[in-house]
Amino acid sequence: MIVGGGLPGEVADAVRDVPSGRSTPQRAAVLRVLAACPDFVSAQELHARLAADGVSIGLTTVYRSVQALERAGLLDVVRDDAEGRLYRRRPAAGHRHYLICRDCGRSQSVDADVVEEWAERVGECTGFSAVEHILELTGVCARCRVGS
Amino acid sequence: MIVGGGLPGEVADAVRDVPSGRSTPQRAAVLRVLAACPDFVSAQELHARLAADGVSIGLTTVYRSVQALERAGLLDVVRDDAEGRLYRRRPAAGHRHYLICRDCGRSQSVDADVVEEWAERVGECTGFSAVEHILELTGVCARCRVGS
DNA sequence: CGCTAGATGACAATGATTTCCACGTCCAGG
DNA sequence: CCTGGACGTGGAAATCATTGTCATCTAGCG
Ligand SMILES: [Mn+2]
Ligand SMILES: [Mn+2]
Ligand SMILES: [Zn+2]
Ligand SMILES: [Zn+2]
Repeated sequence: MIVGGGLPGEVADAVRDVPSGRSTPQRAAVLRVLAACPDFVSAQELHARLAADGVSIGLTTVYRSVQALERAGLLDVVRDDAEGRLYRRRPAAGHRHYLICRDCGRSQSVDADVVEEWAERVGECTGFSAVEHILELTGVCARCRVGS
Repeated sequence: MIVGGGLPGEVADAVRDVPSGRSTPQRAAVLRVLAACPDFVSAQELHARLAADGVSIGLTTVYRSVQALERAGLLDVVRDDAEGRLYRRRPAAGHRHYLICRDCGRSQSVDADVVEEWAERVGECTGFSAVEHILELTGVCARCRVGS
């Protein structure tokens, strides 16, 4: 099965970063489609988009790919109440937080330094170690507010 | 089926707060067991504990009860990575955040005023309305660290 | 005491994710 | 060149929390 032409350099780099990973056309395709998605997508949506792109790939493999990419820290994950996990290519370095529209799914990243510092302090004060955090903001974006 | 003796006053009060709710033995039992649980529990665990208490109640009803209680704001909810939602009776008033041990599940509430203010500010600055947030902290508690 | 909207619970259905497993693909020796 | 085995793939089946269905019950009111 043909999976796609040359990779846009940056994507090829990312493929290489996946740990214990052999480079396969499928993984490259997942990463390529992911790179073209501005917003969070579910594994299933990803699968559909890949199919629409003419890429034949098993849903199982899509799941495995996003799992690997998540472990590798290349994806941000967010959990929707209705569906399961939603994935998005991590824009820059490090970990970020997003404000997501509950209506249309549009997302924008927010500056959460305040929270990062606070979380670190909490770790120190409580006797807990290896403190991690999940922070999700949801709301209704300006565009969806008028449309309602 | 016998559901239990007299309700510990406070629980009876809470039952009354459930919106559009009729007072049934099952709901009272759910709330009573929930009040006796120091940590977060899943709907299924709740069902098991009820059974252990000699309360015969359908799993479906347990789910409906926690849903109603969540809507009524009487429960705090967090989402476990593996299982689904975990519930706990909301200790005092308003919304809180917790630091949960990834090993043993023990939880303690944290003071997140800083984050609350920050979240409000984000809402104002981004043009989003009705901004809500989910914030969960996880770590390894002191007790589990030595035990590992 | 009846009536009825609301509540219950056994069972089936849903749906995302995972597990199985038989089959490809790649590469390091021989 | 072969060949073995480790890794990757993907269809199908399994898992599992949660929700829907629907016949039956009951709390609460007049
Ligand atoms: Mn953060
Ligand atoms: Mn908060
Ligand atoms: Zn929107
Ligand atoms: Zn612990």
